[in-house]
Amino acid sequence: MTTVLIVDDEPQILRALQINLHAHGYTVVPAANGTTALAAAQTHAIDVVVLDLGLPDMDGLDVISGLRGWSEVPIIVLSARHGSHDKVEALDAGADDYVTKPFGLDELLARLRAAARRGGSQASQPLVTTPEFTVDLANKQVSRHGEAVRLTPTEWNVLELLVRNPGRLVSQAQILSEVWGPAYAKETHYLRVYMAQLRRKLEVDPANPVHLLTEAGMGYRFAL
Amino acid sequence: MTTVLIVDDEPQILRALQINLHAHGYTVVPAANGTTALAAAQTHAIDVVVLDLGLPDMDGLDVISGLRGWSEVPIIVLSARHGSHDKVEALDAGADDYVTKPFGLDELLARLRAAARRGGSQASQPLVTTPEFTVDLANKQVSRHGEAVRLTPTEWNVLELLVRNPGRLVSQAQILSEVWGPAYAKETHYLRVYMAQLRRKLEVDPANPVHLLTEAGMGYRFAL
DNA sequence: AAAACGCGTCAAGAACGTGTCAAGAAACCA
DNA sequence: TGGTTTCTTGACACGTTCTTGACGCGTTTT
Repeated sequence: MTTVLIVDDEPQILRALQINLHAHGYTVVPAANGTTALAAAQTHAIDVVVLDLGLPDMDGLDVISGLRGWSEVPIIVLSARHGSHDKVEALDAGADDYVTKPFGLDELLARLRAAARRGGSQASQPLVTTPEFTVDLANKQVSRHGEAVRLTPTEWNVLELLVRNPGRLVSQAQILSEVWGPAYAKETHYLRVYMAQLRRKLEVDPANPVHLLTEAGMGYRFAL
Repeated sequence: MTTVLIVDDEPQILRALQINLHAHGYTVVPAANGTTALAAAQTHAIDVVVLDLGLPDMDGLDVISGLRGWSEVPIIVLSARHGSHDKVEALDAGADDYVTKPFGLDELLARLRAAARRGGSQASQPLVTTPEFTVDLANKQVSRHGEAVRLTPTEWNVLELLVRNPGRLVSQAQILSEVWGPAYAKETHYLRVYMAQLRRKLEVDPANPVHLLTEAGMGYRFAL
C-alpha cells in the first residue's frame, strides 16, 4: 500500500485528487497548507508527496527544502506556471518531478507510479508481526524465532485471510468460500483440521492459542 | 563528474546537447540509435540517460525496458508528443521523467541535476552472489567457482526472474507467463524440467537444493 | 440429566504435485 | 544443408497435501 501526501490549498482539487487516488488504491493524507503538510510528513509514513506550489502560508519551495531537510521521499510538484524558471527552482530545491496544470489524471498516476517505484525500496513492507511469529504477505513466508515455517498452500491461504483482517472476526463461511470456493461454505470440518495445523505450527501452546482464536459458532479471529 | 548518455537520432540535436552539457561539466556519451545506446550503457558507467523516443531502429519504450532489465539508472525521456498516453507509457516502462519538446536548456539541466542527485547514491551492482555461484544480471552471465556456466535462453529467463526476486516466493503461474507467455501459465511440467536443469548446473547437490527452492503447490523461491 | 452440537485431535487412503530420465521435434548456426 | 543446441513431451516413481472418518471433550439445549 502506497501512502501519498497531497498538499494543495484549493479544496476541490484536494478532494478530487483524494477521491481519484484512493480509487486507484493509494492511501491519501491531505494537507491544505505547508505547515500541516510538514507536520503530516512527520507523523505518517509517506511514500510520495504531491505538492502544489501555490500555498497560502508559505512558499512551496520552502516546503520542499523543509522536507528535504530530513527525508528523501519523492516529491512531485504541481504548478500552474509554465515558466522554465519556476521548474528549475523547484527541481533544484529538491523536487523530483514537475507537472504543469492542467494535467491529465493518468499522467499524474503514471508519474506517481514512477516516483513510488523509486522510493519503493524503503517503503514499509507488508509484514505482520506477533511476539511469536512473523507473516510476510509479499514474500508468502512465515517465520518463527527467525526460522522459516513451512506451510501448505491451503494453510497459507487460510492464514493470509485471517492476517489480512487483524483483530476482526472472520466467519467460517467466509473463510471456506474464499479458500475452498463457495460450494464448500459448509465444510466446517476442513477448517477445524487446518486451524489445528496452523496452531501446531505457529502457537506456543496449540491447545491454548493466543493468536489464532476461535469464536465458537461464529468464526475465527487473528489477534496480534 | 557525471556521465550522461544521450540518445537522439537527429544529429544536430545530439551535437547541440553534447556541447551544452559538456559546457556545464557533464561527460557525454552520444548514441544515435537504440542498439548503440544499450551497448554504450553497458560499456560506460552511465549516471543519467537522456532518451529521445523517436529512434530509427527500435521503439524507445523497448530501450527503456532494455535498460531497466539490469539497471536502475535514471532515465529522462524527451519527446515531441504532448499526448498524455505517451507519457504514461514511457513512465510505466520505467522512465523517471518526461520532457516535451520544445524545452528550455535550463529546464533540462535542472531535471538532469534532480535525476543525478537521486541516482548518485545507489550505484548498485547488478550482481547477485551466493556462496556457490554468481549471477551477473547486466551481462547475462552465471559463474560457478570462477568458471562461466552455460545456460540456455529459457534457463536464463527462469533464473533471472527468480534472482530478481530474492527471497520472494514466485508462483509457478507467474514464472510461466513471464517466461513462456500467459498462454502457458498451466504448463507446470516445463518448470519442473527447467528447475531440474538449473539445479543440476548450479546446486552442489541438485537433489537437495539450497538456493533454488520448491514450495510445493505454491511456487519457487531463490534464497541467497 | 441426557442428548445434541460444535470443536479439536489423530490417522490413513486418495488425490495431486514434483523430480527425473529420455527421446523426438523444432530452432538455430555455420 | 548438416550438425548442434534447445525445447517440448511422455512415462514413471516418489513425496506432499487434501480429504475423510472416528473419537473425546466441553458447552449448550431439551
